[in-house]
Amino acid sequence: MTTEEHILNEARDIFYRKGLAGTRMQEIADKAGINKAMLHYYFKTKELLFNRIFEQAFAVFAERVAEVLKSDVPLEQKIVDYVNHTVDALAETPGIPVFVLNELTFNPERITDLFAGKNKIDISYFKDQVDNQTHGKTDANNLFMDMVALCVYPFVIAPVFKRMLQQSDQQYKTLLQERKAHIINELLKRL
Amino acid sequence: MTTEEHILNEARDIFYRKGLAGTRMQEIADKAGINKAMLHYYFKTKELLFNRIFEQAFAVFAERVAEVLKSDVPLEQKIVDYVNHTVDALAETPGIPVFVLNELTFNPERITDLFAGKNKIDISYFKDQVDNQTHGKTDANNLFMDMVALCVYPFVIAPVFKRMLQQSDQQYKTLLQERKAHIINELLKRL
DNA sequence: TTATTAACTAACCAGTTGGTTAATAATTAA
DNA sequence: TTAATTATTAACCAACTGGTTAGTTAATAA
Repeated sequence: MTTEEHILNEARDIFYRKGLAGTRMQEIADKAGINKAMLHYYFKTKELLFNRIFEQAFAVFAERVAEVLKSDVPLEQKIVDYVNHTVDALAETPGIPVFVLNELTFNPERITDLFAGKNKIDISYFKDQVDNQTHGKTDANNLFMDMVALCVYPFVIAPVFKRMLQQSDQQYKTLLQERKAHIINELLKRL
Repeated sequence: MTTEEHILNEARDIFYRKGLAGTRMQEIADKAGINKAMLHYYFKTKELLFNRIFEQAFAVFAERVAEVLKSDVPLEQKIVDYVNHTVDALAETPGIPVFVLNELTFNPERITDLFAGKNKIDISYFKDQVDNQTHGKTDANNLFMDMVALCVYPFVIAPVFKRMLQQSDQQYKTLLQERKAHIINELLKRL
């Protein structure tokens, strides 16, 4: 692993937990076991280092969503794939959603860039697919929003749900895995 | 309006948009049109001022949820009330969810305090109610999580959904209002 | 009126923070 | 081998930040 990758890994961990403003360059340097000057040597500024981390994190979401909206598989399969892939991905790095949401809130101008050019994502193809298949019975916007909400929110609010549902870390993890089938079941009912 | 309330209002606006670490005491003072020393005169430290704002914000969620879990009305009515009240409350102050999620992520120890003593929230009564009424057909944990997720997440991710669904601010607002009926409809189907 | 308390301000301060610099070590190319 | 480039460090710095202080004005109580 190169020094650059090593820095990125430590920086990611800290940025995920403390955000841009709450993170200290010195802390990243310490965790990475290097001199603070090295951070600037490799990444110029704090913001540029943060951008690298953020873009990686955002891609996790964007890729899944883009796939659902564009790919040519049957609707049922799309939903099954989205739920399974998204929940599995978030189970690996549960800190991602809040990190991304946070940055988009603190720095809303970023959204314009994220959805520019080739990353332009729109729902129209998915919408047509839903309309054709359900003959207008199911609203595509709500189906899409529900699908994402049901998958992502339990990760976002994990500490609170864990408490309210009185689940240990391990129990909650299991619960989220079993939830995949529940979400798929509920969504497919509507088609 | 007292100076204290005035400070709280300006501080809330800035904390919601920038978080604890990203907010400067000087900026709050400027927006409130007072001297920075006044902030410390009224609230002692930045953290104490932040706590006041946070506790207010968290109460918005906690109250709705506590009501659902404890109150003695029929299940159907509970769900209708929760969805309507929650969406209406968030429509007024859409910045709240990310603000709260953020702080809970950056400062997880806080959760212990929030659910201590009289604020202790547990789902067991709600669970019994669901079990009795559906004879085990519907899982109470998932019903509860779905209910919250479907209401709150569209506010949390608003800027992204707005882009992907190609909705103006006004259109998205309307969409969220109309969504209330959709959410209620989907949830009641399961009972 | 006057003494006391509350509200408010300008100037200041010590600690922190992102970032720089000048010098050195390690690697690579000639 | 040697010249040149890359990687790394210790020390430093200017700007910023939360918080304080000493003093002033406004309101309240005696």
